[in-house]
Amino acid sequence: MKEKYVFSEIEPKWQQAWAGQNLYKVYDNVEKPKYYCLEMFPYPSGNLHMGHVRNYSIGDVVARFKTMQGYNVLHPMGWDSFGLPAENAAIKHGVPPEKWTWENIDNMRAQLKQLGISYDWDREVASCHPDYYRWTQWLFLRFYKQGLAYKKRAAVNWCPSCVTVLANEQVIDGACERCDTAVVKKDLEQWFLSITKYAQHLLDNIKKLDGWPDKVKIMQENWIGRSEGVEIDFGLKGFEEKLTVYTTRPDTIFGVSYMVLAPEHPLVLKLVEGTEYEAAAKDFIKKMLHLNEIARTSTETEKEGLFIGAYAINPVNGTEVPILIANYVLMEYGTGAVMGVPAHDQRDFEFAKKYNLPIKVVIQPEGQALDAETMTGAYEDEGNLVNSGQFDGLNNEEAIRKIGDYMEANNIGLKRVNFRLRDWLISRQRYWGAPIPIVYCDKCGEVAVPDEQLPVILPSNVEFKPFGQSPLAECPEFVNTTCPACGGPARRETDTMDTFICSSWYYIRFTSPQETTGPWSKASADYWMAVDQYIGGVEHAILHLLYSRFFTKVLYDLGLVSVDEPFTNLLTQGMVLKDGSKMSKSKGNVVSPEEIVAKYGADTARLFILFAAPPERDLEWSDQGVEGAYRFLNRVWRLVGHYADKVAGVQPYNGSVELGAAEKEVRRLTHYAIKKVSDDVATRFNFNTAISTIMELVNGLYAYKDKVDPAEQNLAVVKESLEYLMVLLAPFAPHMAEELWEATGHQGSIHLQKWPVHDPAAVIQDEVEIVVQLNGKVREKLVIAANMEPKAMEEFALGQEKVRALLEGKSVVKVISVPKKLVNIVVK
RNA sequence: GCCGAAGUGGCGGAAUUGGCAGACGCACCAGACUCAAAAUCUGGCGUGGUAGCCCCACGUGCCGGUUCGAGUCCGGCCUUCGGCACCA
Repeated sequence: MKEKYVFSEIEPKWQQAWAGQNLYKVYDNVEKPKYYCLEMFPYPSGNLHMGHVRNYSIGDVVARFKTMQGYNVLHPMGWDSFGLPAENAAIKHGVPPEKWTWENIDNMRAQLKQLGISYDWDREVASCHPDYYRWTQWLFLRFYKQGLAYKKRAAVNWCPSCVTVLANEQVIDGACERCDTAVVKKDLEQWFLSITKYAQHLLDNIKKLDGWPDKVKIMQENWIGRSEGVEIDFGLKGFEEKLTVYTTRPDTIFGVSYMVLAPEHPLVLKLVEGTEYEAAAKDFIKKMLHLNEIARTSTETEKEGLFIGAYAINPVNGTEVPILIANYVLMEYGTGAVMGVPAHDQRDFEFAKKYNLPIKVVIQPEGQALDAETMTGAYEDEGNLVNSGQFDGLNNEEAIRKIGDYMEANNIGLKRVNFRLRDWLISRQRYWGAPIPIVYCDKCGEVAVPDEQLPVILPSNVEFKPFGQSPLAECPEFVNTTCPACGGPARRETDTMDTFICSSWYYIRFTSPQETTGPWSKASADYWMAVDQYIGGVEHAILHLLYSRFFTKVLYDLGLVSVDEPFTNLLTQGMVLKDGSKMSKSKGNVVSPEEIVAKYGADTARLFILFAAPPERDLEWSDQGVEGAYRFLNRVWRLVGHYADKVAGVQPYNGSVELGAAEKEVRRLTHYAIKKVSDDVATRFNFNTAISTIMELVNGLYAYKDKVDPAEQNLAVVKESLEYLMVLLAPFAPHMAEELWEATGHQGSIHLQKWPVHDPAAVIQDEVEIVVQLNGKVREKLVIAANMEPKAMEEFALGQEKVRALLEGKSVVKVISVPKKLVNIVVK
């Protein structure tokens, strides 16, 4: 074995060997328990960044560990390869998106291979490949046929910089999540998926996601945003129509002193038509429509309203109240109209004060008298109803139910559940995505492309410049087609699908990526799904993870899969930071994985990144920390090198000989490490403490090597320890472990070794150190037999000379004795 | 504003069930090896007092509580980060 650790020879050697042996190829095998370990597949930007290295290093430890534990492990990788950057690069550099994307994929694949991750590369998929998006289109058509994909005209989010619409989930603080440009509203006809039909189901099932972080579950719950309330019909003075509002507080119905409509509300123009208010109202609406989302709806924005000269009639008492339009009412939520109850809603209160609208108290808190004249804010808490006719005196919680019942019975209102979640806008006016497989025929209207005509191929001879419509619209060869129904001339839909559609089902495709008769083989999907461990960034908490859950539920209802949740366990890893902030080109704090791998090797890069912090937490990059990881691996190399020849013919210790203290300590460290690493990896994902335990083992072995006379050293014990050391290290530093395994005369890959089980007897200590406390303060340390009873410990401690001296002149109140830990003497 | 997470040495972090706070690593200091340096090995390393390896006090964001005993549990704050943000 070489004296020096030359990672640059070892790593390529084993990467080639593993590929040559198909070491990581996996088959459906019902004989073995399956384990599906998946990391979120990347967008092929061209280069791996440290976040990827972290993500895939974590996944690789899990996959290798589970393999060694005897599971049949599916660990695939692919490319989320549709999307805007490819198109932007095409525009900027004149390279076709397809070429750009495939070159990036080639580059990143090579980088991933350099990291030595245990992927079954035969399962690689790319969502931009026709063999893949054919099935994306096929799945879209299943949704379409179920009435879950539909086209409608709506005020949608438009990013002027990306020149396309965006889903609600892609708008962050009123700006485009990709480019940060302020989003504007546009009235367009767009394709949607009916995720709201699954809102309740998606919400209910969150309870079943025991293996998910609470943080993510809460974020999804909030995003779905369920609320229970009543839709109430108000009359309109001088009009036949009803004005419907949605409220969660029907108990305050007698306190309504005005109504507010969203400026876009369809009734507004009707109410003002031909009145003196018409011009002002139209001006106001125009102004609102020109404001962007943030300016319009931020809590910081001052509430602004306008009386439109009309009156609504309260159905419970016939009171007439003025109708206004205001910026703070959203057309997209509820009915686009709200009742104003200033005494019991803070927003209404502020609005009423500003516009001098009456305030009417209808809920009185226990033992307190609210006065509309002197209130400085709304009272939103519990109380009893007043000024509410027949409902006076009821507790308001009870009144919410009773008034709701009353309204339903009298046909003036309907109890209703509302969700904050909106339907998923999936069409994009851009080129590099999966075409929506629909054609428009003058005779037959909207027609689905038949399955056998899929895929609808994305043409390559297209001018990519975005101009507000899909570039596909400018490609007559694409647009002009024949109607599948009547054979007459027809036009293709030119919008493409949101890339989140592609990533909503890739994890099922991985179970049978070469399947040609369907999106997957049902048998394979049944065998592998659900994903046992999913790993990725928390930034996908809502978008990708909610969409994937939605997809899985629909596919389950269609009988295409047998699980209704895709990911059993979820690990959300933290960001990789440098100098306290996220690595970015603009900050100039980027550390390139390629450079680190070139300088220290993949094993060092992986080890550092796993050691520096637990996976959920953000990780501060440290060049010196990398040096430390490298130093450790060299230390392991030299240790094994030192003993390699000495233990060559020796049988590992098998328990037949009684050992001395030093040898017992080596065995204790060894078996403790097995126990600790197994536990840390299997149940806690605390790779940092797992690695530190391996370091302690190595330190212990060095102590033995250097402090025990070489002639006295028990090589059987050393051999046992070294073998386990290599095995424990295998998931973290796979190349080095494999090289050492071979160099110490083993046949077969270390990665196919059985994960060891610790010997409990070796871990038990005969003697332990305990502390003696006086009123909780440590006063003495004693070494005692580990199995000493509490009573004996107490007597032993009290018998110590030093303890007796400390007790001089004090009286013992009580003694607490905890085996193997401490004796606490309480004195006065 | 609401929801959530986190605050521990010079730094990253550990302490899994309430039981010696600071494992492991980095940085730093000292020593060994060396002509010297690098590498390596050994030892030290929370703060303050005192000081010959003894001992004492203080110490896990702040204030209070429960307990023989609190980084850990409870109540109230502060700060940072993440999510949502006029959702009626």
